Amino acid sequence: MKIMVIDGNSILNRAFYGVRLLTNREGLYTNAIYGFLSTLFKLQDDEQPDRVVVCFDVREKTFRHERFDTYKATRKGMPDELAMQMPVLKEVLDAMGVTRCELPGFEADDLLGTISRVVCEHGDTCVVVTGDRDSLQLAGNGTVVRLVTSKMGQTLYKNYDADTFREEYGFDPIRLIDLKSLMGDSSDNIPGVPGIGEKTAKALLADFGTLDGIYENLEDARIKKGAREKLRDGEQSARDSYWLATIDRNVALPLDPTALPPAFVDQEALTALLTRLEFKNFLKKFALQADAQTEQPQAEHAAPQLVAAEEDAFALLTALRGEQPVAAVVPVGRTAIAVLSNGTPHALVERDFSAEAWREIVRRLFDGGIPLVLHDARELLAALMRDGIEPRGIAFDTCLAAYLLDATQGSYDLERVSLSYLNRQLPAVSFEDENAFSPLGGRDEAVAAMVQHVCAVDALYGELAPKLEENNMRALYDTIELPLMTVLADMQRIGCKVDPAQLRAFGSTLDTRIAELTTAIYAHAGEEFNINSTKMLGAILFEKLGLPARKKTKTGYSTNADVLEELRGYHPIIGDILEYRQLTKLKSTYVDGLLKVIDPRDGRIHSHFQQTVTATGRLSSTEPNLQNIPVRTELGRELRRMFVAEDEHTVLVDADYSQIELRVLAHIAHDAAMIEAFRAGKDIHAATASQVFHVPLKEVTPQMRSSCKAVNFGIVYGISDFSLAQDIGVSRKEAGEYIEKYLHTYSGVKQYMDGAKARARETGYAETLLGRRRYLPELQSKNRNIQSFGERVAMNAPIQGTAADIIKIAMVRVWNRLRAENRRARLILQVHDELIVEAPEEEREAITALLREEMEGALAMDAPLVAEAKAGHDWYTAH
DNA sequence: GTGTTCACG
DNA sequence: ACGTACGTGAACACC
Repeated sequence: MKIMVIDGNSILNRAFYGVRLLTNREGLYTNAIYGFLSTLFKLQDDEQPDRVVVCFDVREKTFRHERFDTYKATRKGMPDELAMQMPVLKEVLDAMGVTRCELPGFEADDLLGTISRVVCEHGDTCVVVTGDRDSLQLAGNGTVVRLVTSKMGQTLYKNYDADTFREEYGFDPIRLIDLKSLMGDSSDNIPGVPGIGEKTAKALLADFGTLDGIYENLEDARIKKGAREKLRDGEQSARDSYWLATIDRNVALPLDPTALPPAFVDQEALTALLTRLEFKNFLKKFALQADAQTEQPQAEHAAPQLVAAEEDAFALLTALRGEQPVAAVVPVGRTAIAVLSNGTPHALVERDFSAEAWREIVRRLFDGGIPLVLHDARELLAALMRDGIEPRGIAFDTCLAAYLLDATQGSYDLERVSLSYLNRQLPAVSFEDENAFSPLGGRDEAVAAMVQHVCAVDALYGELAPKLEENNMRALYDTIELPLMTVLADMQRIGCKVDPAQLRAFGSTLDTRIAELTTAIYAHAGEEFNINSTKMLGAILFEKLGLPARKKTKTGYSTNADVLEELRGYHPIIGDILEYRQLTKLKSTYVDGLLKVIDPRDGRIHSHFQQTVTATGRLSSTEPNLQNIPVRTELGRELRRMFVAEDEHTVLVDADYSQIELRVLAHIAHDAAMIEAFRAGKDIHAATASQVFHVPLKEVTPQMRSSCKAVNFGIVYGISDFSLAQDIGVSRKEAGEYIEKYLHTYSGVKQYMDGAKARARETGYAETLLGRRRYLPELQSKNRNIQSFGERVAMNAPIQGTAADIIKIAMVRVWNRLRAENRRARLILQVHDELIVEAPEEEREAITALLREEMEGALAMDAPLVAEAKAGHDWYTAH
């Protein structure tokens, strides 16, 4: 029998500091529990123990405190964020059937010590798990201590028995007590012998073996005079420390460690807990293990009907027509379809039908007569459009709804969303592969899984739609997000043309220069090395060349552009490295990256515009990201010449909002002075300077304007004097004065900032003008950095988010109007405050005006929206 | 898989 | 005394 005994406090504590803060939707911190369970599972895997016991300290005085009230007196209590996780962890352990052991008056390591002794004496083996080196004194006589440590963020495990301990420390495990009684332990407030540190203590023990041995030989010549006096003066302290550092291995245990019951998992309680904690992967882990015993409860629907005859399929589609929303699962490849009709799931498999019939089925499903409820339909819509089917009748998308309800979740696949809202574990099956539905591929299983998915979509609709209403988000959903999904699908389908020849030519010139720089850098360094490796670069610059290292990262020297820029004067290699960095970035990310994703079918790039990623409501763009194409440097900007209109009869029309975020700020802050500046059509940064410095507009110097521009940006992000100082290169004090002056001038902004924080603290979220929310559990944190972060977000989210709402409205308006006017022009790109339309030359003027009108008219604001539009044959020219 | 860097708004 | 702007995605090195 193998028993594993875990120091619960030690491992939980380690987990708390090792895992970034996580919260569930109710605001409960969960990171330490998460880390603890991860560790526990790994340990179970590694050690395969027959029984597991977790020991905890009890929050009251121990026998050590009774005798010495100084013991652990300098210990701070657990932070609240950790303390609140303790009772929940205990619940989880109970549900897992893991034995817990705690005893008033004793610490966890006394329990570890006693359990391990009893277990070993009984002839079983015992593994003690802890993060506390002091417990290594328990190693030996059949007890192995598994020490958990963190090094540079990663967790390391090492097993100690008496031999491995001796190898590393050079003395017996039990002598750790003697060592501590000499050198003390500041974290437990164990005094030791004043004046004796680690070095002397180890030397003494090497000579005399034990504390007693030392005191018996106090006059020995090997003890230096100074040490002898300190030992003499500190004897009582040493004896007391010895007592304190000794783990009690004779505690009257509340349980019999030789007769532990096997773990009994309370499936129901554990599922409920892990669901509440939102630990999806642990749920999966248990679902897998539990599979044999408890079958996943099937949704209470009738048995799935497999529809395989044409006339049945069409009859079904006809029956679905009407007002009643119909949940459907349609994989992008359309290898099969599942729909829910009056609570009965129906599945249709492509291979059961002729190609024409299948196409007709799909066409009818999306002809608008059936109000469809789908999950994450955007890619499907794009695929349908590509195949010439205009998808209509999309009534609800449960993925979008889940995103609006909480935008900070990161991912919203059906499995996750079902787990959090329905407490339902879905089979994770890919329906994309047509073989999944072949009789050989286990057709029944694939159909059954698909049916579970469609039932989940239906149930989610029932859950999420009312929640949207409750949150007053229905308008945001119906008028912005849902229609936008079709717009995004259309943009993705159309894509953007790039000129591959020009791109390759640009790549070659970059390559030539990169080769030159590489040679020069090697020459400067006196050796060849991987310039892309920050580690090697750091070694060359700061060790070999001896340049002054200013900043460090977690893993070594920082070599980022800011740091290098400051080193420019020191060595010619720096300039070359900076240029090398810039050029290799352009080459690998943009030239090579873009060439890789040109669709051979149409020579265009079809970026995916993600609608459920950002916490603020913005879109994001992937594969490739077209929202970060260079513009700030002239060389990088050249890349925009490669983004071209379809042919010589076509142009790109590029329209961007002028200062949208500051206008939003002026509006929601009701700041009269800032609104007035915008109404008057002034250069806002110059106007700010004029007002802040009390000088006429004409006397504003470029320097004043530039500082105010930085302040304007900073304000939007939730400013601090430190960061502003760093940004514009003035002292922190000066930066602070700028901010103060600014907020004095724009008192509405000041009020807004304070109000935004207060409201967010009250409601738990920040909100945009259109009612989009961002929850802010950070505000509950006791950690000042995290809380400050929450406050900055509370100020920034409404601004950035409202700007995102506005351009989304504009996109829907532009898209609808292009259709209404039967334009050939097509919306193809969005870059946060910029829209790009590809238009036939003859529509150039009309589209330029259309874009401006629809963008400026998206929302009426006190500081009116202004958009500027320009056309050209490529992005460089149009922008 | 994580960390660093750097591209954008 | 500490660490500091907000929001993203991709490439690369390194474990």
